[in-house]
Amino acid sequence: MEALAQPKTKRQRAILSLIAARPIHSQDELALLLEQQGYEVTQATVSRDIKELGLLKVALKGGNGGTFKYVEPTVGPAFASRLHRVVSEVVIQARSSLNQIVLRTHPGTAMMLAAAIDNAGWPEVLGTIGGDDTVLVICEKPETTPMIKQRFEDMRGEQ
Amino acid sequence: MEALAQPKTKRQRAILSLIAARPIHSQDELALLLEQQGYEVTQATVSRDIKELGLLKVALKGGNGGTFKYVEPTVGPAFASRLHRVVSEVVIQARSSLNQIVLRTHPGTAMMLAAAIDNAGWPEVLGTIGGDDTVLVICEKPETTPMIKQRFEDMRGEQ
DNA sequence: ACGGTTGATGTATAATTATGCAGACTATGA
DNA sequence: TCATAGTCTGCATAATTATACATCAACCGT
Repeated sequence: MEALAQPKTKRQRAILSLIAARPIHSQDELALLLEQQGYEVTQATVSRDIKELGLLKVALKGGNGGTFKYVEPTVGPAFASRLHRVVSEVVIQARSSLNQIVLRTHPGTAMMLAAAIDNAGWPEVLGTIGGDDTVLVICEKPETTPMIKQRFEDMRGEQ
Repeated sequence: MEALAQPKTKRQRAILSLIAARPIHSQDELALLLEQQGYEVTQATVSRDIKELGLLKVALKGGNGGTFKYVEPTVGPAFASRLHRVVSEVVIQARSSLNQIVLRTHPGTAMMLAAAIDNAGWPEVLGTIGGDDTVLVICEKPETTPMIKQRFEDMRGEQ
């Protein structure tokens, strides 16, 4: 029952392209655009596709034009892990050396951050030590440490 | 044209608490919950509030239960929303007596929470004192204190 | 090949959300 | 005070989305 499910998959990929390219204001509109690309489907199918893709319906502020559009989950707000939220909330700076990363945080929040990192269970992280405003993260290997550090920085940035 | 727009603003704040506290599957459901908090409004008004708040409708994967819920956009960390995130992250328990609310938190996070509350600038709150795992919130009047406590509890929700 | 099962989809319609319009209220200026 | 303008809201309803049901095709084990 899972062989060349191509049609559905390709169509859903097309949907992702379409919503990324411009604001789509309704499922009918989407169905019409899909038709122009050779996918003949009804609004009902589009509704199911959207549900499966986990797309988000974003309310648009500016009253004119449509009132909402669909976006991909990764672009939209995050439903980030607890670690993600904590990092974006408390981390001020991240630096690394060899297999160690030092995270500077707002005063009093380091222990919470350390706990959140432990909890995330990243395999590349051997352990953490949290003080008051500093967390030391011990990584498995020096080679991958910059990547882990980058991961923390990514979590801060996007906010 | 902009004087004591309190009612609408307060209601929208209540909406943010509600959607953070649990999955809301329809605007009618939201209107009902608001009614229980003393805000008597129709689905039409809720629809407008949601649009103004820029809330997102998120499709839920697991077919059972509802098929979507509303969430707050995480972009642009407004103060209220920062407080909201912090509360949901660190608060364990809220109790009140007279004009005081005692919030128990995870160890080491109380100061951050106290700062976040101060920052939110709620007019009903005179000030806060943060220790290690406890924050004392001094409210303006005993009468409104349970309401403020409720607000914290709403923010905790489940995540 | 055949009955049973699963997945995908259309149709029709239920469920939900958005909005045009009107009324109530507030603030402002003459 | 009165007229005017702006905001907020409910009502009724249009617009949109979700889903129950039926159908069809592919697949599986016998």
